[in-house]
Amino acid sequence: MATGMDRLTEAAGMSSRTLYKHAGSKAQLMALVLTERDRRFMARLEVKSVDALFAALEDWVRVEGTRGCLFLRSLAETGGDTPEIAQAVAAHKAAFRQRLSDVVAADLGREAPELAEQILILFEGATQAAIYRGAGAASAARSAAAILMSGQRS
Amino acid sequence: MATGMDRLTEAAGMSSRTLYKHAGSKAQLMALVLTERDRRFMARLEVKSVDALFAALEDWVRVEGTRGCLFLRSLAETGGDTPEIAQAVAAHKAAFRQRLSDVVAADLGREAPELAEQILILFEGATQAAIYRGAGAASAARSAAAILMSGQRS
DNA sequence: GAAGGTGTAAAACGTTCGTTTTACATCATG
DNA sequence: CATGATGTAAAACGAACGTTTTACACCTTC
Repeated sequence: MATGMDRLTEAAGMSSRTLYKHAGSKAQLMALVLTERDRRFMARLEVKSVDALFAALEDWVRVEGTRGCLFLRSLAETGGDTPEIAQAVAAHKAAFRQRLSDVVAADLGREAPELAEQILILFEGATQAAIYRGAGAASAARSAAAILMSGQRS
Repeated sequence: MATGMDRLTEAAGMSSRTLYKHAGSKAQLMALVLTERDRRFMARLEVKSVDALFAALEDWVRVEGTRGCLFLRSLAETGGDTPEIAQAVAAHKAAFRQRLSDVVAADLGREAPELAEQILILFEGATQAAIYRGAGAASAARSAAAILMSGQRS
């Protein structure tokens, strides 16, 4: 995989033996990282408006940078063949999609599944485009989302 | 990397020695594949309207499936450390962005850089979201793009 | 102070990978 | 027929990886 165990043990400040005692295997460790990331990421998306959603994304990208969605990158790297990881990714994406639906519904005052799907696409697109377009991608997505939302308000 | 040379030589129908004589190294082979992909992909985007752009994407996803943008996946897999690949990706993304700008301008009758950036984000987002949402992501992006375009027309 | 749990450092293992080399076959052309 | 270019099949190499093992040190607790 992209990062070797030697770098992980060094970063964790412990010997490989101890790391394996705690994590079991590299795949399980990776799954642990993903669930922790899910926790941190979803915590940032506890907002009440679509605009705040993209503000949070812009913030995330500015503070932490981005190399694309960690979950989909992990899935790609393992080819979907590692059950723990595939499951962590599926769970995250389901929760993520639900969260976006909820925020859209709260913002709009009613369910709007198609609009929620478009917001999801803008969010994924901003995350991905930020790799080579920088944080401006998030603010562009934010503007686009505002237009889509206002079109459904009236 | 994700795919070993043994599978590549088998798929190419030649011995590893011949493959290396032609491609030089795996990274160079990968760069060759990327430029060929760029050619095929860009050929599909030779359209005159934003709507046709997303129709082409939808077609692509339906026919070929998607595991996300091959260029960004290659970049991620090599960590950006392989010059041939980093360069092929940068060239593709620049051309891609230019193409989207051109199509938006042709469709609208004037330059609209911010709108083009939003269209790019929708395109990237649909490509990425299609991994777990399927081809419907492309049609959702298509609708969103239509709304953004119509807002700038008149 | 012996025992046992918990840690470290580092060597070793078995695999896989990208790449090179060896040995051999094919075949057009002088 | 000899030659040289071009190909194949397969072994071999050296490095990197995930994982396990060995050998040893440090504490706590009886």
